[in-house]
Amino acid sequence: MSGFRSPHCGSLGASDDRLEVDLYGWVARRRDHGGLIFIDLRDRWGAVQVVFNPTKAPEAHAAASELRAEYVVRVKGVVGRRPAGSENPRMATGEVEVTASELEVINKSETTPFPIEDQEEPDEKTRLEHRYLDLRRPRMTRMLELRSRVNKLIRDYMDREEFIEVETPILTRSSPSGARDFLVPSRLHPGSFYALPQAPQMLKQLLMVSGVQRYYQIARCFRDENLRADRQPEFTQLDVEMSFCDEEDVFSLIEGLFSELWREVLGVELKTPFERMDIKESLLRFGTDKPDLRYDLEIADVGSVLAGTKAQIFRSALDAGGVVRGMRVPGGRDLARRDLDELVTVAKGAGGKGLAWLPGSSIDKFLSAEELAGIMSATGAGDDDLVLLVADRRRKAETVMGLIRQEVARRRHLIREDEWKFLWINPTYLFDEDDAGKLTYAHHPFTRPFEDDMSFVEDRPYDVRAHAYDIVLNGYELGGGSLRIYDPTMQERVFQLLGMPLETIRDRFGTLLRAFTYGVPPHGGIAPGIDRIVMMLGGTDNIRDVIAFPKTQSMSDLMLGAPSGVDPAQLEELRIRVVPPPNPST
RNA sequence: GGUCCCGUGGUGUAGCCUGGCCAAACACGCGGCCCUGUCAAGGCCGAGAACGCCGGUUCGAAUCCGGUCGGGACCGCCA
Repeated sequence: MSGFRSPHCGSLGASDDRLEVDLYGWVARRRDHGGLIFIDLRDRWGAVQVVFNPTKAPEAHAAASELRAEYVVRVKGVVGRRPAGSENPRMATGEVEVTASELEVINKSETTPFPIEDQEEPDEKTRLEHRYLDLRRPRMTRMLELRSRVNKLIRDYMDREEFIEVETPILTRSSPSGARDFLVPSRLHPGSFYALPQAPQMLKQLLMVSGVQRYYQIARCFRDENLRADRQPEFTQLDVEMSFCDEEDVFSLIEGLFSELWREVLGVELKTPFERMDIKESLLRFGTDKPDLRYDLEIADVGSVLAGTKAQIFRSALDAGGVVRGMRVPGGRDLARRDLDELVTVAKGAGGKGLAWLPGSSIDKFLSAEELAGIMSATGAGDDDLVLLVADRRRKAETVMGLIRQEVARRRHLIREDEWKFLWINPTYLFDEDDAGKLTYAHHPFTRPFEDDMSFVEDRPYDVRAHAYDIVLNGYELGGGSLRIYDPTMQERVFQLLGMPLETIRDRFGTLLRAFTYGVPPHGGIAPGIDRIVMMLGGTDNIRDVIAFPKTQSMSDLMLGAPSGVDPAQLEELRIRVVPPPNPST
C-alpha cells in the first residue's frame, strides 16, 4: 500500500495533465453507461471523475461495473484534460478526469443508512448513531478541517505573543465556579471523588504565581448542566491568563487573535478596537447580555410614562416592583393577528405572562392619550410602527423582550447576515442577587472590583463595577474573563461582603489564597470558547456540527451508547452502591 | 423542573387539522435488464413501511385522546 503518499483525488487539476496516478478513495457515485463507466472518487480533499473505458482497459471496466457507493478502491490511471465540452465547472477537479488502467476493490460497503452528501441532512438521531459516516459528508469533513486550522492559528498566534501552553489535570478538584461537577470516584480513596475541570480557573492563576506570566491552553472543560444548541457538557476553551496586565492588554490580545482568525479563514478584515457596552445598558436596550447588533431593534423602558396608569397589567407589574418595556417594530402595523399570536407564544415559552401591542390589542382603551403618546415617543414609534409591550419582573421582562426582539428580527428579515458585530460587554458588576435575594458574586470571588467604587459598596453594592468582560459576536457569547484581585486586603473585604464563613473560604479557595501570600503578580485572563468560534467561522448555528462526537440534548452518545451501566465488580472496587431512584418507573 | 416542535419503507418528504377512498403517495437510494461522455446520467422492470411504543375513544385510527420512549428548540440552569 502506497496510498499515503499518492496524489489526492480532490487536489487534481489541469496542471496534472498526463500525470500517472495511483489513487485511493471512496466511490461517491457511479454512472454506468453500459460502455463507459464513470465514477466520482472521493477522498478528504474532494472528488475526481474516473473513466473506465472497455476498449482501453477491459479488466478494469469489468471490475468497475461491480462498484457501488462507498466502496474503498485503488485506481491506477492517467490524469487528462476532459474532452472539450465535457468539463464540469461545478466540480473543483472538473477540468480533468482520470482514465483508469487498473482497479482494485480494497473493501466493499453495505448501503449506507443515509446518503454521503451535503444536499439532504438526515435527522440528528440517525446522524449521531452513525457519526463516522456523517463525518464523511464533505460539509462535516470541512468542519473538522476548519477546527484543526483554527487550533493551529491560535497556537501560532499565542506563541508569537510569547505565551506558553501548559496542560492542567483532568482529574482535579471541584472548583469555585457555579456549575455542577462531573465526578470521578477514587479507587484508592473510597468515598472521595475527583472533579473534572469546569475550567482550569484556579490552576491558571496558580501558574501566575509560578511566574509563567503568559499562559494559554486549549483546554477541555466539563459542566454537568443542561444543553443548548450552543452548549455541550464537554467543550473546549482557549484558556488564557497573563501577569502585569490591564483590561486593554487582554482586549488587544483577543482582538488581534480574532482579527487573525477572520482574516486567515474568511478573508475578512475586522475593525478594531471592538465596540464596548456596559452590561446594564445591554440588558435594557437589547434584553440580553449577549446582544446581536446586526439589527437595529431596541427596547425602551416605558415604566416612567406609565407611572400613574390605570391599565391593570401594567399597574400590577409596576406595583410589584417590576418594569414595563416596549419595542418598536418598524412598519409593524401590517403584522397579522396570527403573527402576533405567535409572538405571544414566544413570550409565554420564555416564561412571560404575555405580550401586549399598540395599537390594536385591547389594552389601548385603558391607556390615556398622554400615556399612548408617551409610549410612542419612548420607543420612537411612528405612524406605521407597532409597539410590543411586556410587563414583568425586571429580569423576566428583559429575557422575554430579548427573545421577542430576536424573533421579530428573524421574521421580518432585519438581520444583516454579512456583518460581524463583535462587542465587549464591559464593565460588568461585581455582585449579583441569588435566589434568596442575598448578595453573591456575579463571576467568581477573585474578580477585581473598581477600586473607587468600593467607597459606596455598603450602600449600593450592586453598583460596584468589576474588571470583568465578555466578548460577544452576533448574539453569541464567545468568552469571558476578568482581572483578578491580588491585594489580600481587598480579597478579605470581598469575602466579608459576601458573608462567606472563614471555613468555606479556606476549604474552597485555601490553596490559591496561600499561594497568593508568596508574591502574586497582578494578573487577569479570559477564556474564549473554541467550539463557538468554529461555529461562527463555519457558518453553523449548532455546536454539534463542530464537535466530532457530540452528545444529544439528554447527554447521550448515541454511537457509543454512553452513559452505560458498568460491571458490578467495578462498582465493588470503587465501593459504590447505586441507590434506585425514589420513584421507580414501572 | 417547565414550555413547544418532531417520530411514516434505507434516506428525505406528503398524508394527520377536516377518522373510512391509505396494507399508505412522491423523490432519492436499493436489486435486475438495456445503454460508449455522463456528472442529481438516462430508459424499462422490481422489492421495500401495517405509520416509535403502550393504552383508550370509535363500527372503523398513520390520522382524535392519554401515557411512554427517543430526537430537537427554548425558559430555568450554565457564563
